Amino acid sequence: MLNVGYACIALGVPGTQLKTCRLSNASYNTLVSLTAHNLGALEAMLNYNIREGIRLFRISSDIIPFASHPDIHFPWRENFASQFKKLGDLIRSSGIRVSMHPGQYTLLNAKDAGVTERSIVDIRYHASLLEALGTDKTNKIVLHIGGVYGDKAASIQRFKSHFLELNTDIRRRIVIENDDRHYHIGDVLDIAAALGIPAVFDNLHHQLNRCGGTDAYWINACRPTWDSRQKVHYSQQARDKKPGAHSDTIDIQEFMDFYNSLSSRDLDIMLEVKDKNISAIKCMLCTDSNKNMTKLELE
DNA sequence: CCGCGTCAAGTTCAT
DNA sequence: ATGAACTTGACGCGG
Repeated sequence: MLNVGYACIALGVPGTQLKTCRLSNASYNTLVSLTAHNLGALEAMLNYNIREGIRLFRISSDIIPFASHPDIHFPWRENFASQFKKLGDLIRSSGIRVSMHPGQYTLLNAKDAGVTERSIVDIRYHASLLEALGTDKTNKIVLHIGGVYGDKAASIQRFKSHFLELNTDIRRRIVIENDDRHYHIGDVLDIAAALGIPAVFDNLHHQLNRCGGTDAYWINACRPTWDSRQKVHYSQQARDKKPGAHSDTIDIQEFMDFYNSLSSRDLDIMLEVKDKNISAIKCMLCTDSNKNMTKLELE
């Protein structure tokens, strides 16, 4: 069965807007109130997903403001334990698969020990949030490999050794994705094989940072790395914008060409597109993934 | 109250 | 060597 999902925010749904603040205003009381608000917004997004039959969703890293900032120590997990339990029950009972994706400044393979340490703290925060929600290890954290630092082989080696320093519970959540500049899907698959972790194929990154082969070829190549339902990232180039810029909406013809090229439709497709849930629903309607079984599977 | 400059993070690339 | 870009909306200050 095909699942289509979207990332972090739901457009046009009341009560789902996340809030944040400037570091200079991040007092204890501000953090408590923003976190309470954001957990309510997350609940509204989950309920919306349930209403619409959306079973794949990326939780924003910004749910807990400055959660992994070195100067801020706010016991969010303890303070909101009952709220996390409620949200976790909602996720599990509805069968929504969630994920998280740390930002561009989280670099597990950094040369600087301080940068690496802060990145590990950030990865721990993401894992902790998924744990607080009581989700199992099929609910993943997506990482890129990171920087090159003038020596790709050494930087890949640093990624591997820093990864192996993480504890097992965190390692089992990590999946790695090709990026649009430095580490193409071939690199990522090699690293994934060496570490025994899943590889996420991103079609737009592959378009910008190629290593031969069609989307379908590489999706098939990534498939055996998964310990659970395979997931890919799908996006389209925004016309008239810089290479890599995500489109405002999904061009459905282009999406259907991609969909029809797949060898297997037993797949989770995370859309990265500006109109978020709108395009997710559009793609679901066009692929019958809003039903329990596709026509293909019924034949 | 509105408008717009600025924002926590690190690497890479352009100037 | 210095600074913008990345990606982005929203915060929040100044007028």
